[in-house]
Amino acid sequence: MGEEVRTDEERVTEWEKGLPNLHDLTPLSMALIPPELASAFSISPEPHRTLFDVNRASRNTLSLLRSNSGTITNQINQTMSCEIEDIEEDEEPDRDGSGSDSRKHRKIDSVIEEVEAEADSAVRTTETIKRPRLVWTPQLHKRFVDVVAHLGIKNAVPKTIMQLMNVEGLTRENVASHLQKYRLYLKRMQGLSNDAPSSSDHLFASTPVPQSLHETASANHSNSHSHSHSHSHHSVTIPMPYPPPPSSMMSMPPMIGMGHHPHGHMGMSLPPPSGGSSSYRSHPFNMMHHRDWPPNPHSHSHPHMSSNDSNK
DNA sequence: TATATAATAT
DNA sequence: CATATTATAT
Repeated sequence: MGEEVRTDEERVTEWEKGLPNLHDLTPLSMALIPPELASAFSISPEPHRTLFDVNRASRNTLSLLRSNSGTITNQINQTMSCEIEDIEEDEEPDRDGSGSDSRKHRKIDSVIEEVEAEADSAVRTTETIKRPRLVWTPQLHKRFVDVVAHLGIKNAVPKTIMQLMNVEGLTRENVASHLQKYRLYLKRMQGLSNDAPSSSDHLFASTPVPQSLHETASANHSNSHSHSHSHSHHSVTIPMPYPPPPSSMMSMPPMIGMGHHPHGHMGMSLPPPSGGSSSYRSHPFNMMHHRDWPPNPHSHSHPHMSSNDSNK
């Protein structure tokens, strides 16, 4: 029957419409717990969030910028707008907001300068940034396995896998490393005929291994009927199990996960074990700890982006 | 401290 | 690209 096939572009547009406006957003400086409520429950009042915190936020924002090569200036303006908005809302809570406009502007100017400065440094190095350790979440691994399965062992090489996975920010090195581990895992599994849940392999154990990988796999799974047409050009026209997502942050696309520890452990809450050395946290099953790391520029730019091209 | 896993070197 | 080694996180 006549079904409306909504394109990604339409969906993105619709999604954008639902986005809250700047004025609708809760200012960064606003305390999550009202003062009255806090005092009623004897909760220590949050430290004043002022310029300093805002500046930190700016730095975080810059993290996004550093992975985006090109029109940085535009992004800067957006960033500045946001930060300024927050600042104005912030406006020294203690002081009655009478007068002192000049000072406020001075602060804003300061922030702007800092943002610009760091942005400049970011644009300078662009790709030479050291990214945090990649965390292979079960979903990411799932995608990996899926792609490898579709390629077959023979064609499953890091570069191709990376391309087909189509995960932003994922590098060939990442895939290569993981592939190495995965192959070793498969080898172990086959060698021991029966499953031997070793203490390791938590991730792999959680993801079923397609039989396609067990022995000799030929070419790809003839996704769309192999043509007899001589394909002199090496342009693969189809094997893309994972189409480029419209960049919906809440959607399923397994975004890349990075471990984030700004600072080491402060405080010594040593786990230990009296007698046991197994202080492993629960399985690395993924909770919704999605940080906004993947260089996912605002979907503002028309979704005519190829897919993943900036890095590598 | 040991173990697991990702990064890097060969 | 595959494998070995090193680095880092839990």
